[in-house]
Amino acid sequence: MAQMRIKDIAAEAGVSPATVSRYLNNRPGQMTEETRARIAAVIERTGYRPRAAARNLRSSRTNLIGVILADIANPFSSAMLEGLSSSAAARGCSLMTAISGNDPAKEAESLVRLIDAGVDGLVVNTCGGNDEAIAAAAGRLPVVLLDRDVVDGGVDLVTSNNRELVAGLVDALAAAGSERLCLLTEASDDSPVRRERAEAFADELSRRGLAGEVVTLADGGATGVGRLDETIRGYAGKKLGLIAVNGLVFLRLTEALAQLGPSLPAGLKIATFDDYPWNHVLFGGVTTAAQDTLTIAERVVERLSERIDVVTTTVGEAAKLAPKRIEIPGHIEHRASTSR
Amino acid sequence: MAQMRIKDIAAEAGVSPATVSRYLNNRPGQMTEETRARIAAVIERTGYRPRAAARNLRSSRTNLIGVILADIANPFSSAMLEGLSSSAAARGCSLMTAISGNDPAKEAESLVRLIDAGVDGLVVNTCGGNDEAIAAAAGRLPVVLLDRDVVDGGVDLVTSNNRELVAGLVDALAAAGSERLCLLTEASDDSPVRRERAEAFADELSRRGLAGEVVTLADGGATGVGRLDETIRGYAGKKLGLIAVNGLVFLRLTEALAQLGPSLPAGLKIATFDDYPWNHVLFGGVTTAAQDTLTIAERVVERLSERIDVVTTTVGEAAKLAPKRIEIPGHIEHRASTSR
DNA sequence: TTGTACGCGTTATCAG
DNA sequence: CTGATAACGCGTACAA
Repeated sequence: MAQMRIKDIAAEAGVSPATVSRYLNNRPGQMTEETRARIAAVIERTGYRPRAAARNLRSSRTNLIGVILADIANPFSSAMLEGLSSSAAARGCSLMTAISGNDPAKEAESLVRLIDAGVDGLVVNTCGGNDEAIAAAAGRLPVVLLDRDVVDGGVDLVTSNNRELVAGLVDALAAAGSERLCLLTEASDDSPVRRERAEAFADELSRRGLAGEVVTLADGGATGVGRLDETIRGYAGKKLGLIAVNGLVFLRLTEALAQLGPSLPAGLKIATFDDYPWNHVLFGGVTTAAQDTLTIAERVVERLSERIDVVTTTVGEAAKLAPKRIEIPGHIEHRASTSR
Repeated sequence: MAQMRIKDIAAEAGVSPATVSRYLNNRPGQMTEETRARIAAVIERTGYRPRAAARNLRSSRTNLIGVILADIANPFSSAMLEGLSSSAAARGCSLMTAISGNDPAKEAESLVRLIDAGVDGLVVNTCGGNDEAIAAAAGRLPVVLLDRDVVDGGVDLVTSNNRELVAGLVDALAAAGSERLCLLTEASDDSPVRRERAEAFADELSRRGLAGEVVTLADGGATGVGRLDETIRGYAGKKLGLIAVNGLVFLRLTEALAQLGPSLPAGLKIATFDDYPWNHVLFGGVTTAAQDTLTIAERVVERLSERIDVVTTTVGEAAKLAPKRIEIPGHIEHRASTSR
């Protein structure tokens, strides 16, 4: 027999297909231990596997979770993917992934492709520019936003406690003696995350009466490095503290500083977001605001599952879950770059 | 109407479901431009989307490609995923991904889960330990191995030209004046890739009559670093050249060297595999053997598509494609670490 | 060129 | 506790 069907198993076990189906889904209406054993034996012996397409058609449930990632080159995203993958697998779900590469058009295309493929729910780490489409999608199936919000609101979001993390980095720099603080950002990055961190930074400065500013690097390496260099020189001798708003900016900062010499200019302190593997190597260790990617991933899948269960269980439009914002606390890794 | 079916579209357009189906799959037997337009209009107006589960059931084709990745933390893997994602999307396919995290048990589990989910084919970047299972899978559906081979052979493999890349790095070090060469590897990494690079390294040495050896770092940071330190000291003053067999080893090397000082000890030259973003920053730039991840990804999907088409088209056991080994040339990025 | 009718493999309903 | 039967939505011979 080329491909076993549930009917064949039933025949071999001397029961009806319905019973085998009940066995496969361990449904209420306990069956005799004897029938159960007979069915189990036949399935074991034949290596039968139910056809997913048929189940999907009948149950309109696929156990597939769609994931759209903005930038997989960012270690935050890859860590997230690993976390999502294992959390989903633990629930018997598989991941359908799409990488937008920060291209809104690709993101939009992925959105429809994944939905068309029949995913039960969607995890979106948006690159922006598709807020309406995402909100619309959230109206049709469970959607949980990852790290980056959409303007509309109304969609679940799981993110880090960015404000506290900013405060933690400011603390570290202040404790290391920095008198003047800069938050380094990139012009091309206008994500809500960057904005939130920038706002929190400004708040922290005014709350403590510290001097400082947000420095936006122009795009394209050279200009950015020049701008940075200028900033550092401008503050020379003033006990400057620098915070890179994300790992990419930190890398550009490192490049710029490398031109000034292998170690940090006297009195310059540094801290950054995103715990990249090289953070504990460069400059003898860089103080870092690390996000708890594993917990974030777990909560994302958990929340999505809740929504999926509601959709599956509920008949009409009853019991709509209210949109929820979930903040997962990260922590500060104190390293040599902010030691006194 | 809650959910449109092909029958509803047909009714609205005043044609039969079969015609709409033909339209959706642009099948032979061209239809009148007029009917085509009428159907298109109705679909456009209603926003109808065919149900994937039903098509899958009928056609036993899902347009899904399963991807199993050993280590997503490795930038090689994330770059690969992005490449696979876009190559697949270009062919109208989606990716079902699983991350094994170098755990053979998880890899085995992913294998069955993805196959059960009905993927048309499988891309496997194996962590080892499942050679039989993978070979068995390759007998049941199209499988293309990514970067890492299985012992059995008999399965398609797409990889880099590791031997030439090793030769290129040896060239670079020799040209920089290194008289004695070490290839740094990790004990825990016993992948075919590492072995291939180690063999090529030995061959290159003997071919050129150069002195050198393969140094295996013990696992666990401290011991490894100690061993490394020892090696470097042992060769002190002998114009040593170091090749890190992959990005992780290079990072550990960097740590060890950081303890000796911020710049390279006099006469020490370095080169590494894997073009991580920090490679052009550390030590003023590290000469790197970079793999062409985009091309690799494209060829993987292309090859997999070939196999899928054969399976779909062919009736019996005819026209089995012979297993193929595809090597994609990478290139050497010459940087400051191997300058004279 | 178009329509009719059947079956893909599974699950839900209902009766026994 | 178990079995018969009817869908789920679509593709495709075959007939017209």
